[in-house]
Amino acid sequence: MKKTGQPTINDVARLSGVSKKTVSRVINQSPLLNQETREKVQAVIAELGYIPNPQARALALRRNFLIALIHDNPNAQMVLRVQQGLLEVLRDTEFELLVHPVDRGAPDMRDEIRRFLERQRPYGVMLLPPISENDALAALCEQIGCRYVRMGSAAFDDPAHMVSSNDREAVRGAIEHLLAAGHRRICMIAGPHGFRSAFERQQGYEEAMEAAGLGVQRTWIAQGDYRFESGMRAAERLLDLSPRPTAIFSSNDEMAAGALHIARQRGLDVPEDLSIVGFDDTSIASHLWPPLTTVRWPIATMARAAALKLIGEEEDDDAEPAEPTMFVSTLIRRASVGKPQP
Amino acid sequence: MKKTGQPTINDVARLSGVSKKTVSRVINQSPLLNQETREKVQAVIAELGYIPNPQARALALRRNFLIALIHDNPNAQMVLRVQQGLLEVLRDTEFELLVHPVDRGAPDMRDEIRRFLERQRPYGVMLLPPISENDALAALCEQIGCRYVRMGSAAFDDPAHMVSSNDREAVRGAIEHLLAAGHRRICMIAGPHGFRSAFERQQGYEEAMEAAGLGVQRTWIAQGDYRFESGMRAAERLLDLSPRPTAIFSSNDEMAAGALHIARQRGLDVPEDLSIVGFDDTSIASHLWPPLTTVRWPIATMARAAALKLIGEEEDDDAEPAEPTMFVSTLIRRASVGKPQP
DNA sequence: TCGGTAACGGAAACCGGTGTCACGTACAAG
DNA sequence: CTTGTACGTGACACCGGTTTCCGTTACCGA
Repeated sequence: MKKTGQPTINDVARLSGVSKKTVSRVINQSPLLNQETREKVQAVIAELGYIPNPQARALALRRNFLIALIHDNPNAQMVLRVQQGLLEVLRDTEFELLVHPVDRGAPDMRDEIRRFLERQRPYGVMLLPPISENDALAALCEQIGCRYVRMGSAAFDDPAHMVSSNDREAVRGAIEHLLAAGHRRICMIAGPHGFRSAFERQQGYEEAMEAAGLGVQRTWIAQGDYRFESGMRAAERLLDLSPRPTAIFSSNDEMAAGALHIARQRGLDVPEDLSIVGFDDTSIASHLWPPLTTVRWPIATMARAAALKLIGEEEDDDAEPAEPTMFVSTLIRRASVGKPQP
Repeated sequence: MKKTGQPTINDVARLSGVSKKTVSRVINQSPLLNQETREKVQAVIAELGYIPNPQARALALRRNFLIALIHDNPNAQMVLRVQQGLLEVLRDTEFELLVHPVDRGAPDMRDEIRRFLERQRPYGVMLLPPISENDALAALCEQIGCRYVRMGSAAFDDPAHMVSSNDREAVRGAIEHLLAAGHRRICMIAGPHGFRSAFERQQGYEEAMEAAGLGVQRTWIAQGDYRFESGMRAAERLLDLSPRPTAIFSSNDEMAAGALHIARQRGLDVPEDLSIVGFDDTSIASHLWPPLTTVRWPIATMARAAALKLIGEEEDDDAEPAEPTMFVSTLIRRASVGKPQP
């Protein structure tokens, strides 16, 4: 009259004729264990389909096996790729993924996150851009005592807590690609003020233009907010310039799509009359007509690296100073770049 | 030398001069409690910033506060909208969201899910299409003893466990829209075999065509796999027909984008030479040129309803038979539909 | 023979909450 | 003045693991 629910550790102990202590040793991979005993216990575990209760374990161990993904990201593609990357690593472990989207803009966002962290006390926290740029949040994790990793477009922090892509360099590469095709009047649609990624990408553009001896014209840079509509408005401004630009680099694909939209509205052929380069390589890039030349950053790879950092060895704190984890982005050449008209 | 970590229920009890049981009563809103005592304890809780440990609670209550989202969905937009919809409801509760993407196709998918469920024993499980169509998974949830809700394109189950959209009717509406514009040679790009949504949408198309007295031509239906490329291939086949179709309805937006791609490649103007209607209203629909007329189903609303079902009153099992939760989709008219050329 | 160590058992405490039940106390009914 | 009873509360066991602190047995080398 007892065996209604799940098997417990006591059942395993009884059936395998050892103490629950020993079962616990098997589960936790204790090294001082007779091989025979281990196998015997494991056989019983398998037979019973015993699975240790994670809550009880968490309580006793005073730690849990939860990784929290905190983000406020408008880009669904990116969030999902991150989730998949994380879970690729977590799948083989006993960790689980807790997602917690937040609302940047909400005035109580920080308190909301604090409540979440204090309640769940996840073992690790993954912060996605753009809120990963918020130093206060990182400090919060530190203070609560969770490991955390920030994903970003540059290493703006102790590298131990970062996985980053080198956006600046990637943009330089993209601009150089345009330059090599013969473009000179290259404009940029920049991202919103206050975003590190926007800043880095703009820096990359400016560096490349300076390096080519073209200088930076303020009027050649129009600002958007990473959304499609803002890309349209920015493109309208840039295409009103005279002489018209022959190429536009956009800080992300959505805005590039907006620019493409406007170009088409004005009867401009892409890439015949105007070349466009985006950034992110979300699915929209390959689905547009023409398919968009863009910069792909290895999101899933970065997420995997982040997961490993989060669940990795109980850092001896002062062990290696943790090599900076910087990932390289690659230019994906599709059909939206051509030679400028003479 | 004790107060290093979080405050516990014992701390609260000691400081407010009551037993921990009474504190527990305050937390759980027990009705039989002196108002004074309640306030006194609450004051201490607030002062200490005490937060009950969810793992300990879960252990004692023999239930947790986790909702699991299990999905194998290629559509990032949709997954993220579901996540947001769920969390809109869960945010005000003590529930948290666990995501668990799986790999349909992996032979051990079911075992993988079973392990996950047995380990975590989430309070509720949300199944997204397409795996929500898998009856074995629903049975698994039932057997494990988790509440579950399946999201789908038709009520193919006990309505208590479903939130669904009426795809068939929605497609009929879309086809009728094309008919009203004067189209007769309306082809369809169908979804992959074995998907309930694909089936329902095709049924809707066929019903509308029959009702219009046009009948159903097998050659007018090309099958895809819901991906962009397959939409391209399907469109190629359909546009090779002679006479050429004047309109194409696609089972989802991705494939519609593929069709648009091919139309453009062949120099066909949309909607001048060819009208296209999609399904889903993912962001790609509004970003294409021309913006795509498509069917929007209220994903976030459905997710909210699902969340409410999952965490709702401890169903008295035989209470109301749970009204079927069916949501209506709406046709979003953009610029990809015009009148057929004479 | 002795000491040391590896492999495991047993009892009890603990992690941080919740359920059960019994114990006051106040107040109305008999 | 009892007795009943509803309310407010606390003591204690319990959820399912882990840890601590011995203790036992077997085996091995000196």
